[in-house]
Amino acid sequence: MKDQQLIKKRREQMIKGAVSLFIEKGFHRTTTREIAKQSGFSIGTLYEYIGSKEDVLYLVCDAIYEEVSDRLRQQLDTKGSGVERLKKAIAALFHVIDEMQEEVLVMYQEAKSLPKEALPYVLQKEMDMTELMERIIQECVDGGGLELEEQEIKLLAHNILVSAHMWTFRRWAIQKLYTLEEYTNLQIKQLLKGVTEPIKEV
Amino acid sequence: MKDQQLIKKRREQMIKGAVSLFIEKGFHRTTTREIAKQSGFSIGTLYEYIGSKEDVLYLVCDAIYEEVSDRLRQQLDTKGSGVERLKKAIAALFHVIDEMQEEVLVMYQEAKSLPKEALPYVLQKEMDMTELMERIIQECVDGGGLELEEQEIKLLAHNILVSAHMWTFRRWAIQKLYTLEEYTNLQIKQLLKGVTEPIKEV
Amino acid sequence: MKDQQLIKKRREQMIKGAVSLFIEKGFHRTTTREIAKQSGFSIGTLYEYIGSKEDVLYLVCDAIYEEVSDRLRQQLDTKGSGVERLKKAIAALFHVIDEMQEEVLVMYQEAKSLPKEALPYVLQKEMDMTELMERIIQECVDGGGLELEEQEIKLLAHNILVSAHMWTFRRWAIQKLYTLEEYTNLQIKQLLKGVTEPIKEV
Amino acid sequence: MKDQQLIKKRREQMIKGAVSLFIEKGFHRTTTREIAKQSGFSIGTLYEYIGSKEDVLYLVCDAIYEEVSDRLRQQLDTKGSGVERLKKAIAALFHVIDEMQEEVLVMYQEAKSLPKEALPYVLQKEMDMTELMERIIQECVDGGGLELEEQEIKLLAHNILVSAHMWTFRRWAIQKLYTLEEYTNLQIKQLLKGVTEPIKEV
DNA sequence: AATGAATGAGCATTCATTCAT
DNA sequence: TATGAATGAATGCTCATTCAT
Repeated sequence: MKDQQLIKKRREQMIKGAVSLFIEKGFHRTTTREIAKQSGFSIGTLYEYIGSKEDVLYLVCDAIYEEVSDRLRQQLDTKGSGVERLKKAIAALFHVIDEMQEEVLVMYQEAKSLPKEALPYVLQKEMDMTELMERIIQECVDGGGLELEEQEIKLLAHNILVSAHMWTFRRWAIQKLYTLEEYTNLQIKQLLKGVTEPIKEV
Repeated sequence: MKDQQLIKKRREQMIKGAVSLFIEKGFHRTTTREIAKQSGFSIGTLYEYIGSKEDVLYLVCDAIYEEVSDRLRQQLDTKGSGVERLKKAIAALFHVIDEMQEEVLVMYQEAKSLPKEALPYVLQKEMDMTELMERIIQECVDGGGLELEEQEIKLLAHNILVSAHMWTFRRWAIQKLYTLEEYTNLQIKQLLKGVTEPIKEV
Repeated sequence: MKDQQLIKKRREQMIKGAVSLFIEKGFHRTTTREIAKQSGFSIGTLYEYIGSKEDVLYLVCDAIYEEVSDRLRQQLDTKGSGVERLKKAIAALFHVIDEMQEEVLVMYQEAKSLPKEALPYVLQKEMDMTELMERIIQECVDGGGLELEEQEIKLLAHNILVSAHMWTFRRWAIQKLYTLEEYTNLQIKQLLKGVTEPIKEV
Repeated sequence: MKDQQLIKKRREQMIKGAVSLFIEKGFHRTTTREIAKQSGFSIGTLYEYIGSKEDVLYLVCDAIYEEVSDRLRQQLDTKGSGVERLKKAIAALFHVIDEMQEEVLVMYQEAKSLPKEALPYVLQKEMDMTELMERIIQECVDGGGLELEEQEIKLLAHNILVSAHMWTFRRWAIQKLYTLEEYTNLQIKQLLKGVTEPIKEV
């Protein structure tokens, strides 16, 4: 069909333009015309690459997840092991989410407007990240560094993810109380209570 | 007097109608006509009691907070004390949030559309609830049941609130893994690690 | 619901405005804004009284049929009888169609754009008129004025209707050849061949 | 030469593609993109061979007339003579129109959308066919097989054409009542009343 | 000669808000 | 106080047409 390279390029332009607008004014208050303009092409061209406005939201959510995942994987210390590795993973996650605060917020607030068929895909990405964390926890348990039951492992994974997200969606309160480093140390302490001391380097 | 009562009555009708619609289709996809109809009066009358559609959202958010607070206070065991009281408070909070899942979700998802001036009011309500929890924790600390620094107390309060909310906004994953009772026990164990055993009665 | 009187009035305005536009430029080239303007109200008001642009077409077709029927019935000589009555009916039909040329043309050309569900209704109106003519023919046959089989009666009715319509849809040729009176006499002679002489008064 | 052949080939592709689409969804609801695709080339190429979408309609109408004419001429028995020949001509016309029902309908319904300059050309084709029939009638009159005045000859020609067309545009009623053969015999009887008996072979 | 990406005017439809009754 | 008809700006989306390659 169409030149795959061009499609990719246009979608990247579109996502970039749309993210900035969604951050600024939300999905519903952003018009397709604005998205087109911000992306650097006409409304007609926009619709050559999407079927409906909601598709833009899906592309945006997908791209944000992809970037969070990429950055996280990049930071993930594969060499470390045990609880120390888990702590570093948590810190890395917090770090990435901090860097992408605005984008993460957009997803939290607009995911509900996703086309019905698209929501499961996006939730699956969230599950993937949760499971990534779960595996790291599992290794700690297997290695004897943590003592947790199956149920508790899953919950801990969810709690870690949510701890990261709340740094953004409760930032009106939390970011006034702590620096990211303080927050990271405190949450690690709380999450892994009784297991270790705060890590120094983040 | 008469007027004030009428205003109150109309607003109650409006909130009741709007909540059900917002739960069903979200704020943006609900029209003022629908709100009026669901409330049992005309669009003209609706605008006698609000200035703009966003005002309805504010009234709704406010009402939801009020109800969560009321129900929570009702359940809060004022007689208990120490860590046991804290656990009961957490369980009560989880219970109330569970009962009002849909409403809490609406707030999470639509608060961003609140009129600029109204957001601080709503955030203040959230702070009030967090501080309510904070005070209970503080009492535990004062009573020696918990050993936490100032910073940690505040964070724990936030974590408790978020743990309650995530029961709704991550329900697509969490409610498949646990019953409310299991979830409550596991979270209490996690939040108050090293301090206590699971409570029996929820 | 809404004031029935007002609905009727608005629809009449709308039909009047739309007919003139459809005659001038056809259904597809007429915009809803133009219809609203020509009707004397705003686009918003237009949509208070219809669900979609196609609904206007249905209302228009329905109204045209109604007027053709009304006028025809008015002219139909109920006193006459036999073949003489049939001739007068044909002449009356031709007369009415001549008066409403433009409207009839609109229907011929735009009926295909009717909403799927509406077409049968409109076709039924055409059948009603055909059957009206059929009954008059049947009376001639019953009275011995005409000798036709069942099959031929129905066909004659259709032929009469089509002869009337072709005065409009072939007017580029036919109205250059004949006056309406000439055309009427010739067609009556052709349709009822071997039965009678041309009528004088039309 | 080469060019002319290519142009011809492309136009044939285009007409073939467009006719099928116009039959399916009408002129206005068919897009130029669809025409290009169905024709087997790109939208850019389409516009190498036409100046506007309306031109496609003209080419289509022209081609349909050409085919109807061709087929009719092919079937026209040049050997016969007098009224018998006329009857065969009518039957042949009905037969051809029956074979090309969909195409004829397209012309009836879309001719009004023809570019202003093109309409006379198409109407001339219709006149040509009418005159073809007129000449055959004239021969009958000259040969003494029919007794008609000048005015009546022309009208009969028009009536014959319209009788053929109504087989398509009133098919929702007529094709439920008669087979093509029945219809042909009945119409011939009606059109040439008092002159002959129904023909046997169609 | 062929392509198809780009364009943007144009369209049907919606909906928050007003105001005469 | 209550009503609901009227408004029109705004929006998502389409599609005939162009033109650089």
